[in-house]
Formats: sequence, C-alpha cells, structure tokens
Amino acid sequence: MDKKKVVVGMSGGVDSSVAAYLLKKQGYDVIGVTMQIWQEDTQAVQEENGGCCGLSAVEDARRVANDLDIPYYVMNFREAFKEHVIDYFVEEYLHGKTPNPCIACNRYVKWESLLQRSLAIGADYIATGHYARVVTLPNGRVSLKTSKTSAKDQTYALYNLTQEQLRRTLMPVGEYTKEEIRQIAEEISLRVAHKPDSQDICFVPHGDYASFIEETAKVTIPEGNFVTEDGTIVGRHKGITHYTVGQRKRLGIALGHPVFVLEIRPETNEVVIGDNQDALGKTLMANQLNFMSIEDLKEPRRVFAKIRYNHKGAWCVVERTGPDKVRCTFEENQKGISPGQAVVFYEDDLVLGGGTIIGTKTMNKE
RNA sequence: UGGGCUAUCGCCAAGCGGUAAGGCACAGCACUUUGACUGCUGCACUCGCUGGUUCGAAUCCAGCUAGCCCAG
Repeated sequence: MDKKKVVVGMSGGVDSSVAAYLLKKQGYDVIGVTMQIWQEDTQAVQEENGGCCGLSAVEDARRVANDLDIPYYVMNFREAFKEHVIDYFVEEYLHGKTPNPCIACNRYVKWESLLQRSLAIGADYIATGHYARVVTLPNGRVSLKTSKTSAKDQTYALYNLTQEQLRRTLMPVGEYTKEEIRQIAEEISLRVAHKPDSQDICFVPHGDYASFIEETAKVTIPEGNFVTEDGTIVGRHKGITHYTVGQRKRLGIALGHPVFVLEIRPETNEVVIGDNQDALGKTLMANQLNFMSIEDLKEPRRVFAKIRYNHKGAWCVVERTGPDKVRCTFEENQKGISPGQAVVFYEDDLVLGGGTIIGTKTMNKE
C-alpha cells in the first residue's frame, strides 16, 4: 500500500531486465516500460538481436516482464527522440562536430519524456539498467557515483542529468559488475541472460551514419580537400560528416606515416590532417555545463576528466571562463579532443559535472 | 632519339648473388550503449619485359620498353 512505484525502462537487454528484478526484490512496485524511439512499427517486432533468437526488443522485454510478473507497457517516444537525438545528431555532424547521441537520449528522452510520463501515471521513480549509482551528498546535492567496477561504468553518458531528474532516479545495476548481473540473470532464468551488449548507434543499424545523415537531412554531402595545417592539399575527402577529430583510419591518404584528423572546417569544407604530434592537445573549452556534486564552479579545481565514453580519464584543472564556459587544462597531452563530445569531470568516484567540448586552445587562438 | 639515371604490393620504400623488411592505405577481428583511438591478424609464390651467366638472381650481363634528368 505504501510501496514506492517505479517505472523501469526496459530495453529487452540483460541489464534493464535484472534492474527490474532487483527493484521488485527490493520491495518496489515495479512497472516495465519499453520506449519506442526510432523503429518503424513494422520493424519493431522484427528487429533482431543476435543470430539465434531473433526476438525483438519489445518481445524480449515483454516476456521478461511477464516472467517477473510485473505490468508492462510500450510507450511511444519517437517524436521526442527524433527532435532531441536524431535531429541533433544530424545537425552536429553537418556543422563539423561529433555528437554523442546517447547523452542526448538520456538527458532529453529517457529522463525527460519517460520521467514525465511515468510521474503522470503515478510513479515515484524511474529506473534504468545503467552502470552508475545515484547518491545524495551531505551538501544536499544528488550526484552519480561510478559503478562498482570501472570496467563497466556509464556515468559519462549520464553527466547531463539535472538534480530534479536524479532525485527521481534509481540505478540498481550500478552496485554490481557486469558478470554479476549476467549471473543473476542466469540464476533467475532470464532468457536474455546471454544477449550481447548493445553497441553502435542504435538508430543507424549498419554503422553507416554518413549515409543516414544524407538520407535524414535530404542533402548531399560534398567532397572536399584534405589539407595540412599550412594549407597544402594532400587529398580528397568524402564529405566532412565522414570524419571526426582524432580519426586515423579510413582517410585514404598514404603519406608514409600515420596521419590524424586535426580539425574539420565546415566553412571551407576542408578536413585538416597532421601527424600524431599535431593531434595532441592539453587544453579544451566547454560549454552547456551541468554540475552534479557541486552547485557551481567558482574556483579552479583539479579534477579527473573523461573526454569520451571510453576514455581512461586524465587529470586536469578546470576553471570558469564565462557564464557558461570553462577551460580545462590537462597535465598530459590528450589525443582527439573533439568538439561536440562531452567532457565529464570526476572527483574520486563522484561526477562533479561536465559540459560539451567546443574547441581547443589553438583553435580559439587564445 | 647524344649522354646519364631509375624501374620492387594502390602509395612510399628496404634489399647490393642465397631464396621479397617496414610504413601508409585497405580488409577482418577484438574493444565499445556515440564518433573515434588502441590492439591483433591478413595483405607481392613475386621484383617493367625478354633472354643470358650461375647450383642458385630482385640483386651480375645484354637487348627491349617506360619515366626522369642533362645536353640539343
């Protein structure tokens, strides 16, 4: 009667399935929900995951919910997803940036649309199968703590959640390792126990995101020149959307030594390349800030920062340089600081906050 | 059409008589809820062509072909 009600976002995968199980076991009134985000109606029931079972995300989730004996619904979030994730993704690439759609999806779809609708049906919380831990700090702030093992930690993709969102969030999976989660799944005989982890951009199934952008934006991305920093033309590129700062492979130019993308210039349709040394940098600027463990950044702080999902992290000093702008100065050179990607700051195992990379020092001529 | 030089994987490039290094590019795999990075594996039964010398040649010799350079 006084049980807290929680909506669990179920993808049909192992993690969210176990999350639902754990919450039920913990005494919550659990409701399973699968979000329809990009799949066509007809595809939704045909989309395959892995070679043998061929069950759709919805089918898997529905069956798990049935096995766990919890109510289950499918909610349509295609509109929000298109606006906040797909359109954003396409726009960023067209402007020579490198977006992270997962972060946008978390912030605006899962924790905005899903949360709202969950609250509307009387839920107290929403929960997901993310490997992260929600913690309330002595200062009253709610933040994220890295998951039990750094081997599988997803706090990076969640740095953008607001205090209000975090207060309504449960992430039971963060207390376990991936192996433990799979083991639990096996113990309770979940049929998805051995389903492979998801990867790649979910709405671009075959990895060809450049074609996806052209189709979605209904534009043809023009070819252009590869140039070196001094302006020498060294080759032709397939269109700026095919590249990202720090990229080495698939450039198609043989200079006898490895070369990397240094910069993408949408104005001139040029992609600047250089050698390994040129690809390193110690400084980045970021905006669209969000703080978690602290309310605001007033003084420079030495923090551990990640500049991409799988970055091992690096020490830097972050300091405010504007109303919504910080500069981050690393102690060691970093490779592939890409505008559009997120930089997330950590203090010990707590997420301090983060922002969106807008450029490096050299690019801003500072 | 006098002289000189060079012709080895898509590109660059080792090799100098003993049975084809390496880098780039490319492909596959691993890693990965983004793009990348990174790691591993694969990638010339053949060295411009034709002969010759030799037990044995990409490596020496001759001719041919092509390109480059210097002279005209």
